[in-house]
Amino acid sequence: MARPKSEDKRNAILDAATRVFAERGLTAAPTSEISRRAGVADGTLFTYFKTKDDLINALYREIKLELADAMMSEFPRKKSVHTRLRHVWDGYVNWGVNNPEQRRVLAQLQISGMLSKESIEAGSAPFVEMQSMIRDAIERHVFRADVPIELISKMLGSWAEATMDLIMLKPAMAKKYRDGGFAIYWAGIARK
Amino acid sequence: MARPKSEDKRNAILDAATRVFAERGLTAAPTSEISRRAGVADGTLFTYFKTKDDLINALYREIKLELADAMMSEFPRKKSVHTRLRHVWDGYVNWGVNNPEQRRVLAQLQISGMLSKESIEAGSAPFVEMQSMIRDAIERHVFRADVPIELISKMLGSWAEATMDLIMLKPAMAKKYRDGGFAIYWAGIARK
DNA sequence: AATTGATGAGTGAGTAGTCAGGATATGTAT
DNA sequence: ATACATATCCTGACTACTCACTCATCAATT
Repeated sequence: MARPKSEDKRNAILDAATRVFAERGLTAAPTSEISRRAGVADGTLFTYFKTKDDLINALYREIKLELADAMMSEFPRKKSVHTRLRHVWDGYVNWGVNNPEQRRVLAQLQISGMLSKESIEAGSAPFVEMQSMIRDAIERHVFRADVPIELISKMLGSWAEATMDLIMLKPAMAKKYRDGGFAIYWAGIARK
Repeated sequence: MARPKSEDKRNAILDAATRVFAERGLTAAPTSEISRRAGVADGTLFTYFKTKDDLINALYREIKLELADAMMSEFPRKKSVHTRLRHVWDGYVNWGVNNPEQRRVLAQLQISGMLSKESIEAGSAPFVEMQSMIRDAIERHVFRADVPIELISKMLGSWAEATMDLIMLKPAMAKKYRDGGFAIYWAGIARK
């Protein structure tokens, strides 16, 4: 290895890509603007990512990792299902509200159809613990009997997204929405 | 007026646009492919829609109108809130499952940032009756007291979307998911 | 006859990716 | 320490290509 690639440059490119993608959309964002904002030459972008598609896939994994960290760090393994779900909920909602650009880009990435199977798989890997917690809770009959398992986790995600939308519209109501949102969710899925 | 524009051609273009956008995404879809699939010349597309942006905004309104029709036709005005919400829920979920391309395009449109204020306003106009039903239900204390009003309709949308995703994955479970999804929704918002 | 629609080759703007030449970090030898 | 050799990085002008949109010409409708 004669000259190593710079981790700083790689991060600068991913960072600039996040901002430019958030502003202009995935396909409308020129790689030249990304490299300019990252402070590197046009060509340099392509030594770190072979194609724009590669960059997009790498960014997806990166953001998913950060999100997983926000949701699963200090996860209260020993507490009740209610407490654990609430932890995940708060982590997700707070991450989205505090990182609107990354959230926006993630939403674009997920429906872009530009992600490889490998990226999608790698992106969901950090969330296995959450999945197993939900399975565990089901076995212990914490949830309503008439509700398909898949709905439980799917709805947590979609509902948290909706809650974030509302918080972005009225930031002053953040706490009310976050608490109210989870209360509805829990009332919907929990066995009475 | 020497020669009128053809409603058929307009519809053919919107139809082709739906298919091409669903396959390739909003920005990656060339207008030339849309016109080709619609069976008209490249230039003709631009006599019906001044710009690609115009086409996109028109398509948004069109799809929203169809969706509103699916949700609000035969709306049971006189029945209980539970029945009325269930009607809307079923209309939405069934529309999405039966029109996956339109649903996919609608999702892309909504986060594209390419919609004008006017289009967004026009798109929500057909749903006023639903809004007023919800306001009415709130006044009659059908819902839990600690739930912010905005969450009620927002949640219907986001949970129905989650339900549709699952139905697309396992069509055989459609009924179970549709019923289960609504059960969660109702349990979440209704006063006990 | 007059007006507007339909056509598709053409135009100009913009883009992802390349590459030759210069710069720089690393390993090795002295 | 210093110098050298070498592999890799960095740069930005350049290329080949794509796309939204135009317009001269022809066709259809009133």
